[in-house]
Amino acid sequence: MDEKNHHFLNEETVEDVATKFKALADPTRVKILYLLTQEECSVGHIAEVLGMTQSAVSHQLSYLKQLRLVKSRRVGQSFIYRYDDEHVIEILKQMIRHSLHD
Amino acid sequence: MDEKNHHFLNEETVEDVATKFKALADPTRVKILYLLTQEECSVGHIAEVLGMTQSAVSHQLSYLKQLRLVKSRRVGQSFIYRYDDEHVIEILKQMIRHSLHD
DNA sequence: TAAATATATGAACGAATGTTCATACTTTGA
DNA sequence: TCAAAGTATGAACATTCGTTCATATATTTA
Repeated sequence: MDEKNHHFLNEETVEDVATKFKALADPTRVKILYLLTQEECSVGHIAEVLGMTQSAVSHQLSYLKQLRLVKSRRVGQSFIYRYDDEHVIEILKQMIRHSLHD
Repeated sequence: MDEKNHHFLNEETVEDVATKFKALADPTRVKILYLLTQEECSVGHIAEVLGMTQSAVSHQLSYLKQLRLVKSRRVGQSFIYRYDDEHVIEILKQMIRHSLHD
């Protein structure tokens, strides 16, 4: 029986952390977000660069937008997306460095 | 048409990054790993503290072990688990801080 | 205003996920 | 060596996920 004192996270925090990591837990979303670290992009540009359908990219962007990890603005017929959470982007970059370094 | 030069990640790196984030993308695993940041734990202790079945905890620990995020040693009838990837743990702590701070 | 372009969205589908249940494996103590 | 304790594991199940397809919405241009 361990008598040490533990620090516990409340359920809300745990859910929020897991939800944010889930946003980063898919190859497509990693590619999209990494692309957005380098430049703002339209949906069509992302689809072309990543070799995906417009629909698939749009669905993923909606998902990321709902989590406030990206935001968009209209420019003519296009929507230009950019990342909207510096901290999460920094964490993504860190994990990439980690993966490249071992 | 954008003429900027992009930096691309190779597919292997993208998959590895997404796989590691996936390990952090579940509330149960967040709780387990966060507990392991504070002390080494047996399977039964984790199950008791988190209010989960022994089987569910064991399955998740197998999953984390296969990714080399935790490792175990036998002590009598028990197996004691600890984390085995400092970088990933640091990233987990960062995300927790991020969630707590806004 | 009609056609073209860019994006969003809902339904549907197969694949992956997390838990439970039952049971097997391993070590310890009588 | 037999029973108990701790853990691992495989099958099954409901749920979630990511993509595709078809179509709707909104803006620009002729």
